[in-house]
Amino acid sequence: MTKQKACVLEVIRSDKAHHTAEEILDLASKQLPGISRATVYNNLKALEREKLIRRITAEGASDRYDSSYIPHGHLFCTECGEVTDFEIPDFNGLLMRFTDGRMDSYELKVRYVCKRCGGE
Amino acid sequence: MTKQKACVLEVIRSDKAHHTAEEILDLASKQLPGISRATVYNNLKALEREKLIRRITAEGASDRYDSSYIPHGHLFCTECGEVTDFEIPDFNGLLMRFTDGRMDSYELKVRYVCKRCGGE
DNA sequence: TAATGGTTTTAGAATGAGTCTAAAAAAGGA
DNA sequence: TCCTTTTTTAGACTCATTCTAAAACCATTA
Repeated sequence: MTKQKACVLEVIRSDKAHHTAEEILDLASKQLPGISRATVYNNLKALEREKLIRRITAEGASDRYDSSYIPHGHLFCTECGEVTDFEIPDFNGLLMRFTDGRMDSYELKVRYVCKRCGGE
Repeated sequence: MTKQKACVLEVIRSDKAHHTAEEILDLASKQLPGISRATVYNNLKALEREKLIRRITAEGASDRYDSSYIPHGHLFCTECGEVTDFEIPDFNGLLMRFTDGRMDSYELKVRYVCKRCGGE
């Protein structure tokens, strides 16, 4: 693994935020000044292909990247764009019942207004 | 409702395919030659805001538009590619509990192997 | 019928996330 | 070392979508 690729992976793993490619470029630049935008994009694609990270596509916004490949729900704040993980207890089991045990994986996106934006 | 807007809505409702904006422009142009791209986009936004249609974001592809605004799950067979609608009883209520009633909508995609492909 | 003001449409320019290109650099082997 | 493959890089490019500003449209009142 090249140092650029390791750096991109480390940035994604180093906090639980779901960063955009641009944010990852900024953060990676602090450790490897001069790392190029194309390299970040190349490595994000490669890491996704290797199932080390997961890409999250959101409506009308840049893609974000998740350090966990294990499926779980994502809450998208429609005001500030923040993405938060959430877990529905035994959701896997629930979906397995709907698919007679033949589920492979799932993707659950919930659009909402987060506490901060909701004025609470 | 202007004739352009009505036309865009009619195109979306006239078949159950999930068209892209570009396809909608092409189809609308047959009824209203000269309708502009900006008008199609403007009206797609307006119709979505009015909850008459729903935008669907797919990874690495143009957005598509659904004539049904009501959220529901989609089962994607990884073998044959067939897509089936499904409904989890009171899923809305479940998600509302997770978002303190601030949910706007959800998108649930489940990858699985359908009965036919599963050899049952 | 004309003037008014608000809304919608239009063509084309602008934006911006992401991709591509081709050359340079780095890595890996024999 | 020399040769080949992979990765990186800067910047050009693409393409879906948005923006802009002028023109067209529409309803209402005079």
